[in-house]
Amino acid sequence: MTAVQGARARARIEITAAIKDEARRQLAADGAAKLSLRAVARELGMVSSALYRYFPSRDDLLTALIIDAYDAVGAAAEKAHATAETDAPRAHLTRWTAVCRAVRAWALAHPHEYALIYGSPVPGYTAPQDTVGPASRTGLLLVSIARAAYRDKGVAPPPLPAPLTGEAARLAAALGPDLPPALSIALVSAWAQLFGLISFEVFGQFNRVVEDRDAFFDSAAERLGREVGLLPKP
Amino acid sequence: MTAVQGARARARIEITAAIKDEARRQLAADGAAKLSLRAVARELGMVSSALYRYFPSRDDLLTALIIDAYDAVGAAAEKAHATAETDAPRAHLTRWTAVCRAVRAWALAHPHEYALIYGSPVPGYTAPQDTVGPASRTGLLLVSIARAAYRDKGVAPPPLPAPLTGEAARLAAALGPDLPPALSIALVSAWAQLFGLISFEVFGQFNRVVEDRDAFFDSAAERLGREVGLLPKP
DNA sequence: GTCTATAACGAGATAGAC
DNA sequence: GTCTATCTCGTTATAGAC
Repeated sequence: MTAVQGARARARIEITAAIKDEARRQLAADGAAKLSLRAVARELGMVSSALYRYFPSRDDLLTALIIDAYDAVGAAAEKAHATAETDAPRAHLTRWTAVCRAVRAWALAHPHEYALIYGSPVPGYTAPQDTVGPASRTGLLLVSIARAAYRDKGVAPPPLPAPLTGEAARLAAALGPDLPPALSIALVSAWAQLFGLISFEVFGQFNRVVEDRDAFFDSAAERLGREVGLLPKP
Repeated sequence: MTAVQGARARARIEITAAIKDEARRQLAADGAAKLSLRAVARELGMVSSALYRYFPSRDDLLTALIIDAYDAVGAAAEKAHATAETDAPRAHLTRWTAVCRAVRAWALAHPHEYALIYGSPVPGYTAPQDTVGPASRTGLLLVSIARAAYRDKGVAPPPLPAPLTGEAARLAAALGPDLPPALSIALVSAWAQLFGLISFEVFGQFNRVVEDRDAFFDSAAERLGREVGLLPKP
């Protein structure tokens, strides 16, 4: 009996995955705006109404894709972090740039999925609560790098403008106990700016402007890393 | 006869404007995804197919709105630049932050139009040639501020990483003859990062993260301005 | 109970005839 | 400019199959 239920559950999982895979393919082909339940069903040899057993609506399917996309960038970033070289005094900066590059590489390889999570909110846009966990994965990884660097060799955090003292304290408390307030502000700022660089490239704003984009990005990412104090001041 | 043609042309211009106005209203209300030709036509008391005399397709209407949006940010930025206080020695930095604030204010006031131009490319994403002029307006304004600052008091441009020398020379030539190569790179980088900050705020990535967003942005914008050398090194 | 198929409703984009 | 026709879409109700 449990075997039967297990089989059913397995089938359900497989079909759910197949739907998401096909949806992802259409996403890559035509973008989120043109993602159509009917087309997905057609390609899978089902009838459109059957999909509603798996996703209550088109927006729910999109939400699932959003969560998967956040997890995919997060996984790419974490893998880069884990396999980065760790030799001597630039170790933290090396890890930082490795993560930045991984995020950018993923974004360029999956532009439509990237647009789904870091572009304009697509549907009627009510980001469900389920997305906040996966969404913060990459950001928290960047935080952990900075925290490790700070623990290792108390680098001097950047100066903190007076109006931000309260905000900095709140942020630092939320991001981790052993994080200097000024650093927390710098981190969030670097985080947003990093994705600004990637978004401009993925969304075509650099067309006819920046040509050697690898070098441009690497240099910018490293500068961001320096700004959050990943290198000891000489 | 020319009078008749003139009248026709005038009517055409007026109706085109009316269509765009109504489309903009719907855009502001519901976002680009829900912009519907039929609803626009209904509101204007026409029949939907009549719109095709003015815009060959829904995407063409969107393209027109995109161009208008670029022009609107550009105008807001230029106005802020023109009316910013110019009292010594922080004049250039003051102008820079004024422009940044104006762009952010416009974005927060018109989130859906902002999403149209700085979010995910909506249709099949082939940015028509018509958009590149208006699109560069804001960027060129930032360039002009940096150029003025550099002319005034040859500030030291930031260090230029070796792999970027070629790119920097090309960029500087494109952006203006009297611009140090290293500065051109810093400018493009600051430009992308500025919009990264704004996009994260407009698209909700700062929800439950940054609270005092005015102070956060002002401080970040000023730091960006410093990075492109708008203050003489003390 | 859980899935799938049929059929239908309402809304939309677009093309062509008038 | 309008009217009409065609096609696609999201979604739901309903009825039958495992």
